[in-house]
Amino acid sequence: MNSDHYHRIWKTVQSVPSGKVASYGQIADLAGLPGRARLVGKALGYVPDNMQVPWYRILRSDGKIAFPAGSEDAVRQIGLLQQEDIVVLNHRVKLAQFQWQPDLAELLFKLEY
DNA sequence: ACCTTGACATTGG
DNA sequence: GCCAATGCCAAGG
Repeated sequence: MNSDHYHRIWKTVQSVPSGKVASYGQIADLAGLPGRARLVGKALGYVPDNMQVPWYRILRSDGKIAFPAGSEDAVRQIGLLQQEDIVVLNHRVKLAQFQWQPDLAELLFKLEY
C-alpha cells in the first residue's frame, strides 16, 4: 500500500467545494493517479478521524451513489448531499448541474507535486 | 507468485 | 436507462 497516494487523494477531495460533486476517476486524475479510480474509493474508506474530508461529494462517473441503494451508507451520504442543496433523485445526482470544474487555483494545487 | 476483491470506468446491446 | 462484459490496479490472503 502507498500512504503517499492516499494522502494526495484525501487532499484532492478536500478541494471539492460545498455544493459541488466529483467522480472517483476525476479525483484520481487530479491527484496525479490516472486510471486508479478504485484506489480513490479505497482511500475514502480509510480517512483519518482527525482529517476533515468531504467523502460524500464523490460519485460514480454517471452521477450515481456508489453504495447500494437503501444501504445505511447510501442514506447517510444522500442526507449530507441534500444539506448542501444537491438534488439526489433515483439514487443519482445530475452531474450537468453539480459537477465540480477545477479552476486555476486547483491547477496550482496540482503543480505542487 | 497466484487468486480474489472492490465506495470504478467504458462500451455495446 | 439498465445490464453484462472488459479493463483496470492496489491490497490482502
